[in-house]
Amino acid sequence: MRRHYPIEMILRDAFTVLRTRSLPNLVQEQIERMILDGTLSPGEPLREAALANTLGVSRGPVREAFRGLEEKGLIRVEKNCGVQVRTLSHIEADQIYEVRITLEALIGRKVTENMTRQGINELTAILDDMAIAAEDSNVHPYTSLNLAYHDTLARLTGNPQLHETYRRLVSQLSLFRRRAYLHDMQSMALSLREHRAIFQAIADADGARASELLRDHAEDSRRRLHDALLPSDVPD
Amino acid sequence: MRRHYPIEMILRDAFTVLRTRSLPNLVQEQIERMILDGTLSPGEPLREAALANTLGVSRGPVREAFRGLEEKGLIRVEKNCGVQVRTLSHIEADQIYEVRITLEALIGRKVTENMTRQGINELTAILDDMAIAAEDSNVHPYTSLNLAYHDTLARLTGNPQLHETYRRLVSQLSLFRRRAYLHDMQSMALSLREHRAIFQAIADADGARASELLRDHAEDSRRRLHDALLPSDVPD
DNA sequence: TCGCCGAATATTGTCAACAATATGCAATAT
DNA sequence: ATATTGCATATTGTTGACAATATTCGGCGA
Repeated sequence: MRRHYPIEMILRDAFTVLRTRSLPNLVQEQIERMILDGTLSPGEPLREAALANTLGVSRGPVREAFRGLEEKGLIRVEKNCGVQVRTLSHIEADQIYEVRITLEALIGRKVTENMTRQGINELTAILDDMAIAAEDSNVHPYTSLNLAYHDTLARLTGNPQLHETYRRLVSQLSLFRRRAYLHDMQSMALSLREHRAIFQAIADADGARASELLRDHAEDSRRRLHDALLPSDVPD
Repeated sequence: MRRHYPIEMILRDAFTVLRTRSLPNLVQEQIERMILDGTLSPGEPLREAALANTLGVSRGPVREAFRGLEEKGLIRVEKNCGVQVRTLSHIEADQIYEVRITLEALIGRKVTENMTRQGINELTAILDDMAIAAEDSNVHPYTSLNLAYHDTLARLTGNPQLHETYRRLVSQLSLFRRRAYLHDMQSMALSLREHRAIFQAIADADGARASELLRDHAEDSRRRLHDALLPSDVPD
């Protein structure tokens, strides 16, 4: 993907990395990635020394990273007993959805108010990729693009606080062991249609409709959470 | 305020403290308190060594506390340049208000659905204290009670995620140097009436009205933020 | 055989020393 | 006189060692 960049830009990047990225920061991001992509499963214990060895750093930075992740709600720290990847009960997941649904409605309104040409292009690109993934029934890429689409919407509201609040909730939701909701081509096609409808409402500057569609979309997700859970009442 | 408690309860408390509170935790809470009550002002630099000395601990726990506070959005950490209490621009404060207003509406609806006898009592007690503070024109106690009232509403929704999300935003808002909004007896009296109206709607199980009143109440705050800011355009 | 106690081990909590980087100040050169 | 360079100091970044606590496992007694 990366094309040739002028040397100054590369240097500026390297400079920025050295300037802002400290060991605790990198460690935190790395652990967060491993949690969100499932390398580390909810409930799994995290040992300071082991992680420090794996990442080639001392325990200090790892401990600092833990504090950040705890505040982010991604891990659970119990004094003298170690830390685990946080497990999310279906009740907690449902409670998060309740907040998320409200935020989606706000996002729909604000992103429409704030939409730019650049934003339209970004969303179009994501939708195109989603179409390809849906066509090929590639579940994992589709799921990633789905997350990217909604995250992009939150960002394009132009309200970083809203974006951050939204991200926080979504990242915690990923702790809930997700039975593959979108597993067949039909559900992906349906999902794609919904995302296109949302895009259309935004492009038409119809904030009320975008808001409504996004809220409904999130409510569907919440309903799928219930449906996937209630029948199979055996956890694990 | 504290009354006599049975010895078992005290012991259990002490046990709980030792069990769950680690040094980094206590340090973080202490610094957070100092930030929220204004002992540490926005923009003020925080020196690891100095804080460690003051609190009688080593720099390690202080650094860990910093990570947590950074994730909470209360401080700003710049590599090799130290950490400051975060400053909130009026733009950021406004953006936070936008999210908060939406959450207040949700809180109004949920707290009404979820209200209990115990909750009614808690709110009544706070309102009574507010009335006394307003009567005496005691600004500081009134402000605290105001915060407590809204925080209690968020808690009584029975949705900890909603409560936590709300708290996060409110605590960041306290970073915005607050020109004393409620300075005279009239505005306190008005505020008290609004809080009583919200309570009444909840007690009447009128969720829609509680939601509307809370949203309006937050929108008023946001408007006061603008009004207090635009005339005096000179920052500091 | 089952349950309890205690030592050994592993893991986390805390600290102080060392390294790297930034800041402030003084001296020098233009 | 001003700007720049180099040094001294202060502050943060990282590490490894030591202390405290939990967990595990083997032995002992009922």
